[in-house]
Amino acid sequence: MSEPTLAPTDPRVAADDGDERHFCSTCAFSQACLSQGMDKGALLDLHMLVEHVGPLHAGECVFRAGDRFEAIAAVRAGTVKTFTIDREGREHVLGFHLAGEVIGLNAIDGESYPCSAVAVDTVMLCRFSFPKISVLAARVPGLQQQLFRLLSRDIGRAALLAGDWTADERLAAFLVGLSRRLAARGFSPDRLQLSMARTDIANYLRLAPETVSRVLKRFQDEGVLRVDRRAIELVDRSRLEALASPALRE
Amino acid sequence: MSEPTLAPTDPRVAADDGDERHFCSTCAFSQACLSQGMDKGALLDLHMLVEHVGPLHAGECVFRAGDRFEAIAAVRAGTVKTFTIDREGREHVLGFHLAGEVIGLNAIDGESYPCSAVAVDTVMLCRFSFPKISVLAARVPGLQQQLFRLLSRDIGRAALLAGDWTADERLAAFLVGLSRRLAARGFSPDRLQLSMARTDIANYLRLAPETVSRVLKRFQDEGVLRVDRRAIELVDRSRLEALASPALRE
DNA sequence: GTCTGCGGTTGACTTCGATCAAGGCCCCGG
DNA sequence: CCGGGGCCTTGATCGAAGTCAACCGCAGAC
Repeated sequence: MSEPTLAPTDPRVAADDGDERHFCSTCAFSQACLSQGMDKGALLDLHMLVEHVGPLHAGECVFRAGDRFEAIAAVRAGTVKTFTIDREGREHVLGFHLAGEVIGLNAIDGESYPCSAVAVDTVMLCRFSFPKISVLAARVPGLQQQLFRLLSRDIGRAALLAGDWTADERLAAFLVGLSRRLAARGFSPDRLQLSMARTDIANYLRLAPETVSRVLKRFQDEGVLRVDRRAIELVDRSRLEALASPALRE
Repeated sequence: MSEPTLAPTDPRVAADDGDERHFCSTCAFSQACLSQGMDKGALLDLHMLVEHVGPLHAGECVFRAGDRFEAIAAVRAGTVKTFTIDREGREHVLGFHLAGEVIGLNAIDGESYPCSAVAVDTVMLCRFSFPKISVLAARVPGLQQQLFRLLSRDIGRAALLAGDWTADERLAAFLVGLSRRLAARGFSPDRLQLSMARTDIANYLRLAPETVSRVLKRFQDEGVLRVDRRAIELVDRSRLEALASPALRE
């Protein structure tokens, strides 16, 4: 695993050099703030404190559990995996974070990150110093509100994962959720290209990798999916959603 | 189940009548704000928007899943259980909230509460209109920070519950966590008086009630606990913490 | 007092998913 | 072309916890 890159001194952090990348139209965090009613001036302030990080390549580390908490980050492109290693050395994946999603929020309560984050594929990030963004949030109601919402949303996500669902429900919910999130980003909702390994999915869903394999196989046999390595086609979306339904909100 | 009591029009909400209860010295939320460096004036503002609710008796409802989200609440006394009912009618307990803990935070992202909350025993609450407290948070950095921390903490709690622990680990972690929280409130850390039923504990830990019974029995046989109905004595605290350790932070 | 009901316990059996073990597939490097 | 190492799949077996069912005991109603 590489050195963490959210450390304030990291040389790969692009300087705030005033070029147009600055306005990072791809940064869905800013876009979300806009859609939350933040005015243009405030958005400009937000862009004044962003630092662009990346590209990070698969396996590179964004931050490590125990690192001093300094900043949250919005994923601009790629997939970030957050996870902890427990005392027995087992990895618990907390989440996969796609473009527009924010990582590091669970570190606000504490001096240091309670989990590690690594790039699953090629990743671009926007780094926001948390002290600075807090100050700005006090001036800009829309930003404060947006942060509250992001935090609140993560509570719900984590609680959902904590339910006692069967392997089928978990996997179905995972695929439906992923499909929706990818669709919201302009990708096909029915042809997923997974960026993570089976083992990561298993650790996320608290299943054994073998179980993930078997359930995917069965879903394919039942005509719900077509699976080819990491390419997954949702053949019968309504059946899949029915399977997932107990474990999905809304 | 009774009518929810966090609705703005609820008659049981004590009016902001300027009496000394107003300063609710027992409201650990305010105390936490104080300890976070909020100045006296700001604390006064906070007290201006609090409404005292209760007492609610066991089984009475604080809010229901689907109710319009208007307010968060700090528990002043007693225990509140938050939970959802899934499509199959199974209850998933999200948490037990003791004095000083805040409920409703997972509703910020959305129009309505995603879970219900009921009193487990006799409960007193402080109700805070969320729009109002947001406005105040923008003026008072300590309050904003405190809210961020509370939200962040809940993410961690939920994620911890989501790990794939054994029944023994879950129950041990539950008891150790409860013991610590009660100790922080001035109760004996070694003699717990549970306020909730076995079924509630089971639904919280994603176990069957029978399993909770059996594990408690075994812990007692092994000399770790003494169990008498809802009174639990932690006989061998270090053994219990060792059992719980994989599932505990810090 | 007795009846009734709920919460809790205990036992017998079942089951889902983990574990253990082996083998296949694909990619990369020599 | 062959060899090696991830990643993934498949099969056989095991075990932790769920389910089903019976029973206990305390509390409140009458």
